[in-house]
Amino acid sequence: MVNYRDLELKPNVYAAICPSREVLALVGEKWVSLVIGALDGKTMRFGELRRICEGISQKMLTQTLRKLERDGLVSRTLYADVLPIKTEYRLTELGRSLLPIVQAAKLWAEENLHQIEENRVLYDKNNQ
Amino acid sequence: MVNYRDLELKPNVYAAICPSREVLALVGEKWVSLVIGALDGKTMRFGELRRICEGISQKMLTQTLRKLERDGLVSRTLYADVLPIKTEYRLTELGRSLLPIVQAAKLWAEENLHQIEENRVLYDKNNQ
DNA sequence: TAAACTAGATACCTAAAGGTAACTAGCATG
DNA sequence: CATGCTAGTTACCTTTAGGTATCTAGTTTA
Repeated sequence: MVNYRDLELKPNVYAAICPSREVLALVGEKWVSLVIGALDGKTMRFGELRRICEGISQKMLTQTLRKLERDGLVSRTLYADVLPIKTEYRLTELGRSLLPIVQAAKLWAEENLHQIEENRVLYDKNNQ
Repeated sequence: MVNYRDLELKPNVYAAICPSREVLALVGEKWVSLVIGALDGKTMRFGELRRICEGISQKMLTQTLRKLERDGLVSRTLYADVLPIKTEYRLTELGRSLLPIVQAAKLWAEENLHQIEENRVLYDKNNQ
């Protein structure tokens, strides 16, 4: 397995082979921003996250959480001794460092949605 | 066509039916951040953008630019009188308002790539 | 005893994102 | 006369993201 670091190149999203592009794409995955935003400042259980992210399926929540755990953005603690079994998810330091970006993107989307919808109507009218 | 505005609801990315989710996903589309970042502070021609975004195909660049134009993030000026024909792309005010987020995400990806790669190796080692 | 909670795994399928390659069309360069 | 630049369009194909539905397994509640 070749690590990008071994090439001793500075990561650059514009470079065709740079894996930082994939990291950039992470933010845009359907449920990633919502899950990270939901974990802002608090630990959450699987079921809580599921209720908050309206429309997410069990499969996608598990998949999203595993991916974030693998990347080190989220940590998972399993309480198997206490029954019923309980898992707690929280942001790691790395995960928290992504919070400002996720929250800014979320806010931008909410604030500019109407303008964008109007732009689309106008564009479609002018281009048949 | 029903506009989300007509429902008089506050946009909220956590709501199942809110189109702001789609706007949030925009940032994560493969070429969107790269194109917007490339247009930071300068107008660019089609060919220049193509050279800067390494690996982008003509089709994807056209598609990405049209989408951004439709949403009102990028404006396109066609100089048909001057030959060879020339098009110029620049950010609109709305497009510029997205710059801080795009740049922050790009920087975060570049800065944290190595850490994430290490986390993955560690995770995979501990989970077979 | 049956339903509903906890937290998943897994198989299957579809829709969409994205890539490749070929085509247009006019002009410039060697 | 051929190659290459400008800026695209279009058809076709593959990959992957995401969704649905069903299964496990144990506990709690009515």
